[in-house]
Amino acid sequence: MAVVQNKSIISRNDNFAEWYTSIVKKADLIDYSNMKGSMIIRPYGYAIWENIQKILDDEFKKTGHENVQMPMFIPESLLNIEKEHVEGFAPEVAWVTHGGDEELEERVCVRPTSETLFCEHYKKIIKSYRDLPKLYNQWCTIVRWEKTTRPFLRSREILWQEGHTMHATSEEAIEETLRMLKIYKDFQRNYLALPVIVGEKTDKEKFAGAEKTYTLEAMMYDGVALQNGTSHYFGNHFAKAFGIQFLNKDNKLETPYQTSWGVSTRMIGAIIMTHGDDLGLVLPPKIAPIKVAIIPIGKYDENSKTSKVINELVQSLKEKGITYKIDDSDKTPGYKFAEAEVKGYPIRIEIGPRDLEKDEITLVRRDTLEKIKVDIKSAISKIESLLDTIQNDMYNRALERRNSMLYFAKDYDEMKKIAKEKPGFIKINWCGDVACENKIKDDLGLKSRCIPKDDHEPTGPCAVCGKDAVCQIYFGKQY
RNA sequence: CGAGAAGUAGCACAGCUUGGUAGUGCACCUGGUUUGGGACCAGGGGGUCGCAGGUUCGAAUCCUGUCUUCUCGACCA
Repeated sequence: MAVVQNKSIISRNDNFAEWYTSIVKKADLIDYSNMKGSMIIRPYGYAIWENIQKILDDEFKKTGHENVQMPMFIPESLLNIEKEHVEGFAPEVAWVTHGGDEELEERVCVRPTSETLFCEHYKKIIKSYRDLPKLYNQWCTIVRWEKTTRPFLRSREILWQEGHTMHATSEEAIEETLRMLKIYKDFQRNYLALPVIVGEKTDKEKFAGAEKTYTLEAMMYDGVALQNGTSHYFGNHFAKAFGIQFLNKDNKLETPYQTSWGVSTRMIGAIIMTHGDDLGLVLPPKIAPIKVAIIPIGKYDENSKTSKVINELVQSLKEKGITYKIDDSDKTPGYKFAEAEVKGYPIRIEIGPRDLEKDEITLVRRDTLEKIKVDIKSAISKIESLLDTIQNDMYNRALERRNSMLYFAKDYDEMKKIAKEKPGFIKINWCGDVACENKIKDDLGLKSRCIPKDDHEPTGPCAVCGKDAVCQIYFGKQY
């Protein structure tokens, strides 16, 4: 069939960045506000976020977490308590200096993240080993004064979720860090159809104040990395700085161990940049607010066969819990098809006289644009299985493309050559020295992505300096 | 934050050089004809030209500042 390119969307192969921003607008996910870096999330975009929230919130609750809401302001003295933390965030903190016309005695920042707030609270409520663990999460917005902003990927006001937990032992805290990392990974794999490389950040790239930072690194269609979530193990750095202590069973004072973990609406950006195409958005069925678009063709009224078939179909969709939308506007079919494609509805159903003569309807996959004629009676079961097929196929295609842009470089010459010629991630053996990491950044503009959790044993000397390597590590460009 | 570009109706743009009644297409509203890849006819509604100053009898147009957006860099747990 002839694929008509959407007239108003620039091709993703011509200019990926512009393609992205146009999709975000054309699919009506966001609108810009008058405030740089603060986007208005429109109903369709917010519906995707609500689906993400529902699924993750369930997972959090299942694993024993409770939701809380912390203040959005942090007094400067509170932010300053943990030294590494404040130094890491200082350049991008927004300060409130006035209340009305009066200058504040102490300025307060708008939370860039809430570790300090949670610590201050935990200090008050943790007294005994019986108070542990404390497993809190909050859904909120945070503010980071970014210079370059892009919808969903890098905004000044960020809609996210941050979990903060306290544990009696480091083992428990590490276990928690990895548990949440796995929940994120499975969620992105199973719902967002995103393959991610899970691993540990280097000292240079880890969270300010963390002992270990684990990350989920996704690769976008253009080979550029997107850090799609993090889970941190803090040891007891913060707890010590804040003086959080509890009495153990032996009546001895101990300092608890802490974690934090978060994902944001950036994941929506990842969905767009992984699955989208020149016709618009392509949403994985499991996260799509509307899974099926029903498009009647030709004139019809209440008593027509078209109406009857639509009513029956809608009844079945409701029973199966499959969300749908009927486009019964008086636009032409071509317009409706294009609209459904921009919005990325996983399946489009065309119902017109030609099909109905044969007691058929037409299903169109958004991901492949394949048209499938199906008998009306078996339509609902076909739709169900097709949604699963689309979900799986989208993951597999993304995985295949991602894998095709993973490289291994045994030495620096090879690394330079790949970096220059091919987008994607480059894996090397690394000695663990930040000097080599910095050299790669300066020479090639690549930052370390992560030391992968699996398959990180060194296979040769450091690709940069030639000394003994301690691990394998990925490098790549990032959004 | 640096270099470049842009901002005029919901969207895409013209008008600016050479100052003098605010335009076009799509979208929207009404009526009708249509309907398997972005329909057609007729009628209609909608804009303090991003914002603020300045020059001028008069500014969308010239000047200054500022905000927002885009692209590329720098920065970025």
